[in-house]
Amino acid sequence: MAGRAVPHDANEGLHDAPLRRKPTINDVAGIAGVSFGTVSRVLNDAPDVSAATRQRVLQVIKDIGYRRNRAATALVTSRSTSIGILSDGSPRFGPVGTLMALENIARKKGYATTVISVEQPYEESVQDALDTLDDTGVGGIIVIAPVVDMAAAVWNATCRVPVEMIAAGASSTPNVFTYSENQELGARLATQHLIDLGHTDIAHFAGSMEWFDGRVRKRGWEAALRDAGLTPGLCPEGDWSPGWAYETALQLVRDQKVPQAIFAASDHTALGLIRAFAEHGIRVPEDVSVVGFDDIEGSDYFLPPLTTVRQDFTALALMSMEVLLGAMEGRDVDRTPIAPTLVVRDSTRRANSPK
Amino acid sequence: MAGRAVPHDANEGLHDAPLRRKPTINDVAGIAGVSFGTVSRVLNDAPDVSAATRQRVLQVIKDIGYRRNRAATALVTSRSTSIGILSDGSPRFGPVGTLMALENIARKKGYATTVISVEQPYEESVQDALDTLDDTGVGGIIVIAPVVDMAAAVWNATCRVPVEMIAAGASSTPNVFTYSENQELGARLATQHLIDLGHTDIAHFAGSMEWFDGRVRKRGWEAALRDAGLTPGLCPEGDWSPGWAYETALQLVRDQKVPQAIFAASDHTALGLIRAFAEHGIRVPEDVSVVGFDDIEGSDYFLPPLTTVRQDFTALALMSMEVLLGAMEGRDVDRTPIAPTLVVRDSTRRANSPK
DNA sequence: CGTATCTCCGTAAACGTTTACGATGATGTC
DNA sequence: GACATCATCGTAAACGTTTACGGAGATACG
Repeated sequence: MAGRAVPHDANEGLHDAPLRRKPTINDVAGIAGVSFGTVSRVLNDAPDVSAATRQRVLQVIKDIGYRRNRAATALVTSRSTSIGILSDGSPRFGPVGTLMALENIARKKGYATTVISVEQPYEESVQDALDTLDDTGVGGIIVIAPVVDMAAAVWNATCRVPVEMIAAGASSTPNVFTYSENQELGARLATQHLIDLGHTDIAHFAGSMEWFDGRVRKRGWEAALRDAGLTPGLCPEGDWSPGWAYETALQLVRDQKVPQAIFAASDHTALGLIRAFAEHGIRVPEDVSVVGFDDIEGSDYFLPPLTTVRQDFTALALMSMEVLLGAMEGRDVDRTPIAPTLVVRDSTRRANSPK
Repeated sequence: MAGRAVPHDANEGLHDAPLRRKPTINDVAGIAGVSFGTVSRVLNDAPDVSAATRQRVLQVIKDIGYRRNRAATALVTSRSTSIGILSDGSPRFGPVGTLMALENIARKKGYATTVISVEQPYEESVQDALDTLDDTGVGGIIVIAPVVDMAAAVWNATCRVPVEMIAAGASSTPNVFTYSENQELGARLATQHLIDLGHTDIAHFAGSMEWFDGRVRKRGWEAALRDAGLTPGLCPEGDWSPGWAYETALQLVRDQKVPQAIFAASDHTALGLIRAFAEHGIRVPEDVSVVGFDDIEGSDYFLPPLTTVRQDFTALALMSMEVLLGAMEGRDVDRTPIAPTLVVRDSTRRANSPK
């Protein structure tokens, strides 16, 4: 515990104004020839300070490069300018996409973000992470909860500051707001597209049922089929991985049960199953139409370019930040979910239309 | 400035111990029947406190759910338990991978991370972000600088706390340490693999020259070729996108200049060029061998499964965290870069070996 | 000219810790 | 039995802010 001991000196040889010790409000006051109270007032845009004095103080602040000490401010005001993000550690497309978007939005709104990721078992780690986040003085927390176990842990947790959860298709509870993209709609869009193309035997390569995304996408597929008076086809449940899809598709061709059309729960899933088909001369889209979900980078250059559904993470992040800020400030905001869009490419085609 | 006004009460109806106001060190002291000084001592594992007292205090802390106020601690010690991460906003594979890994490692080491991302123009935004990070009380900063403009901004910036940059192939300066994966080695590995397969006409679909990664991968390719006595083949420079690679490859087949083998600067690049070839009946690997870079999820299920080079982001994160912590504590640490590995799959094969 | 009002500014206390120092009682030593 | 030593604990000051309050001039009004 030797304290901070930067080799030599962190400021050595820099070209800018030397700032060995961080200047304080008192330094500013001294130079400007006013009391620290006055400086505090100009810092907080408070009234009761003459224009001339304000100018002078501002100038000094700029000159000596003064910056407010956030710890001190946080200590006395117990309010903060940062928001916490809790995520699972998974590097999967959805979570990472929202994470990045969230950070971007927060920054644009003047909030810093501190992110913590948790891993199994969630029961302890989630509460712990929430507390840690609270400690750092965040004003609110957004948790990205793709898997239902994690969401459950959040529901059971306790937190002083407002918590908002991004979990597709989960519902809000008194203490945690929920927000999400309307992925069920996305799934319906995908399935409807297949139906519109004249397919009747439409299978679903589902994602993990431990994920909200897996659940609602499957639900959307079923609903669309039901609404169209069709009976759901095969629905193997996997883990999002191309490997699983590959093996499963292989089994299908062995069993001669390859469907007319497949709605894959993710682009990665689609990738795996397309390869399995390709290896056995089953062509996409000539022999089977497939649509994915996610629109990952490169999916437009798959063989064939993939029809898929795209989520708008930026909009999602924007909205959920709005919701959280609303909760933090006690106002109510609109909470209609974001709608994903279908992007049609070459992996789907009309049923029974010989080339 | 209405202060925090959570609707109703954030703690309402929760099952856990009610914690309307956060308990302080004084509350603990009161209940335990000691002075706050003693509590502080047990908090910091200081000596001069009897085992019995320590036990009692610990118990009270657990009972009332006391947690140290970080702002207060930071204020008085001016040392912190969080590290800042500065990243560009790009959602590309490399940056995101390191970001996630960094967060994981930091958490395991007991540090919170606050991340800020910047965008063009870097000159101002970088200094600004560095300052903001400093304000939040981070003990050190790791910047993920994939593009050289951003790195330049960091070099020109000023910061009180130690700054470390993750930038492939860039060198350290007095005020900013640099660390990275040895991507040049990765590129050599890829190229050497092609050479070992008997190819002599080896092209490189380069990444962006505005990225360190693009530069060093190209450099590695050239170096490997030179060392083998071969002359470098074509080297179009792109932007990492499948789209660019697709168009460029198309041009190559039109010009009848398709090389024997291609080292693509990224898997996404490989994806685009493979599609262009596929559309014109040029088979991979039969007609042309291609190796990628990144080992993105799904690259093992491309058509064909892609030979590529994998970076170890976890190791990278671990090492760079080690370096930063070292700088923060004034000790010196080993700084040999991480070595990527080649993973051979089906997109490469021996030259001139008719099927 | 006295007093009330207003503008501007200074001052003290508080936020929740850590750290240095001093106080107390018990224990040991001669 | 006196004194030094030690273990244990309490106390005060400090960290850099914000906030509430009070005071000094200046201006207005009767």
